[in-house]
Amino acid sequence: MISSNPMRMGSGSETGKPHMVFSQLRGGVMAYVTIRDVARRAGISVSTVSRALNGNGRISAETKHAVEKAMEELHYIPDSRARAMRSSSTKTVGLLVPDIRNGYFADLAYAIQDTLSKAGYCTFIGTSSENVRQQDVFITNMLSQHIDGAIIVPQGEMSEALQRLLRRQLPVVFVDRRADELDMVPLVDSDPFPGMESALRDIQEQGHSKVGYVSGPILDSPTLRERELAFRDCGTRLFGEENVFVESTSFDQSSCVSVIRRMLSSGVTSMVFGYSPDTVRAIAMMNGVGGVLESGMSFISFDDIELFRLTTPQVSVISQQVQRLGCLGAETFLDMVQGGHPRSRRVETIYIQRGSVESVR
Amino acid sequence: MISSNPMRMGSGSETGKPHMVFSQLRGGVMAYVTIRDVARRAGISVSTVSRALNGNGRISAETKHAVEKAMEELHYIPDSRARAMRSSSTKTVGLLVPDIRNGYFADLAYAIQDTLSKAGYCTFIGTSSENVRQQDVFITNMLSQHIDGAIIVPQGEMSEALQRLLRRQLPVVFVDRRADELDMVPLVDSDPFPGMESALRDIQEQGHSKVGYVSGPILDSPTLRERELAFRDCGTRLFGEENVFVESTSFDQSSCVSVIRRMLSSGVTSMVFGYSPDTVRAIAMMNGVGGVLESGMSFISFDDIELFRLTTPQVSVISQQVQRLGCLGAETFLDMVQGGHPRSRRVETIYIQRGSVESVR
DNA sequence: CTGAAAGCGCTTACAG
DNA sequence: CTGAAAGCGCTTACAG
Repeated sequence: MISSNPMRMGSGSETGKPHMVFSQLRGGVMAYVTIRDVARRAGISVSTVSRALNGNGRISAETKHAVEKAMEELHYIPDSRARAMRSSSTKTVGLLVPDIRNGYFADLAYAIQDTLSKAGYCTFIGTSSENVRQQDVFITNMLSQHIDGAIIVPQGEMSEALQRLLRRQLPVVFVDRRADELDMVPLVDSDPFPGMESALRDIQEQGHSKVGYVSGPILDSPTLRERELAFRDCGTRLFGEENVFVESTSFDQSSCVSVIRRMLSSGVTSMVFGYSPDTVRAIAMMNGVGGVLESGMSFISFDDIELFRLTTPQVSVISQQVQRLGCLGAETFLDMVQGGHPRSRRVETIYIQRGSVESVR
Repeated sequence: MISSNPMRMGSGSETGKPHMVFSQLRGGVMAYVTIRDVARRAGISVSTVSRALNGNGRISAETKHAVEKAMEELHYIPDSRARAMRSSSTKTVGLLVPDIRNGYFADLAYAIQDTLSKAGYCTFIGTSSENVRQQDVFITNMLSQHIDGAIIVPQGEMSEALQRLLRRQLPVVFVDRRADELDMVPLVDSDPFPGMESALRDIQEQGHSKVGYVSGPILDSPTLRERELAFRDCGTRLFGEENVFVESTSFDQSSCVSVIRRMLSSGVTSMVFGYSPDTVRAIAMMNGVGGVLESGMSFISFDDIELFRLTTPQVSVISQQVQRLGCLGAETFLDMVQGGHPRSRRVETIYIQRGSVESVR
């Protein structure tokens, strides 16, 4: 009888309590080992096992040892849900990103999930962009799981469920993007200035004297606005106001070519893309990077994405250090969960020089 | 008193039970609304609310209506964890992919998560590749959350925790890759033959008479083996055995060039890459696609990834239809959860013709 | 059709 | 240092 189920040897068979039978049989599923099984095997009470498990209260060394042995032998894994019903933590956090299919957010989500996982947290990853209904379904699901809190990359769309989530007093941290009106939520994002500064210095050292900037179509994004500001600020300081050009028009298929033409006719020989999807589109459209470069244009893009290392020449980038951003975001969250009131943090952008910046001939 | 907390209006204040006070005050957190609150507001018992909620047993229309009204007004969201303690389902599933940062798996994870979310399930997404310890941490976390089951992209590495997960009788489905020894687990993957057939027909129609195949370095992968088989099979049928060349050597930096050279010297004018990272590496190394094409080589790659639409010319691909693969995987899982015994399913690969295949001059 | 009661697996005062 | 008991939010036989 015992040998028929090695996972539960010695448990319940001597008492035959209805509950044991139930848990052995339900749906043919191998039952989860419970704290009761551990207690029985160690020959002590459930309360004591719990204490040993959590390190609360005094327990004798030998009792503790017996418990650990029993847990080990039974492959006991505590049920977080049951735990969560008494204590308040579910060891569960929701992560909302605009789109995991975007490489940048995939990296971000990975770093966050990884850090959280090491701290014993499970992460629900959801996507906010596609449509608002879907997002609300996700958030409601998370809430029904009683997440301990959430890490969010905020977007324009503040759906009803999202608002509700924010209104709860749960620990929430924003990552990567600022949400204008919500100042009480800690924010972890990157500071565009350091990377921009290095990038423009490099351009200057390569002998360029005029520099252009293409900001993305999303002009209402605080993040993109700040990047543009960083460009104007550093650019003006290094090159003088009259040598700095900014194109903030929507960067669709047709305007791509005209933007570059206009830059060229103004004597611009180098440019910075503030929004990487634009860069990608430009590369695709301009018949490969060669096309852009044939025009004699050096360029730098925000975001250190894989593609930019695969083109020829490779694209110089201003990296947001997404890995660090994610870790820091997760750490800030963990701090909050433990009752801290962390300040917002910034990660420096760094400039990575590659072949797309050439010296002026 | 009531107005001080709009979320909990009318609940508890008239009884002042200790539990209510507790839940209103704990840690300053706005308490979750419970079924008790709903019952109180609707003026009926908890059991009846539960029944209305789950649609079990008879309930009068007006009672049902009153319950719905109360739930609505209080923004009640049932606690899945508590629910899960009585019923068996946690509405939670684990998804293990080799690496979310890989665009292919990001697409896959997205499709799965999306389908599951619509069915009311929360998905824990974890990564298996990086290191085994990390993977085991993730799996153990999931198990402690009592997931209802898991969707897994199996890999060589069968870690201890993964084995344990598999040994449990939980619903598990494999997606995208086969795991040799586990036949009882339903598998949803793609069938390389249809796409390969179309691809080779296109090559033939463009006038090519000899065709090569580069299979990835992972020769022990059943998936990659089957792709190679598909190539050999269709290739031999269409071009004759003597015109079909397969290079299965490891495709590292140096061998890349030599493989293509060898193919060329055999008179091969078109080739198929079985493993997209190889293609990417080849593109990066050969100084852009132009480099490969300068040699007069037409080529096709497995996997419809973004990059292949951005190069010039665009890369013709054999698509695994990852979106459909994900949906089908999730649906198969949902079927299992509901007690079904779904068969393994296959999604047809489809060939997408683009500029990288040219007619022989 | 509805309510009171037991119990899911766990934790935490409360007594020993 | 340890055990018995109550209770977390919910569901489900069991009586009405």
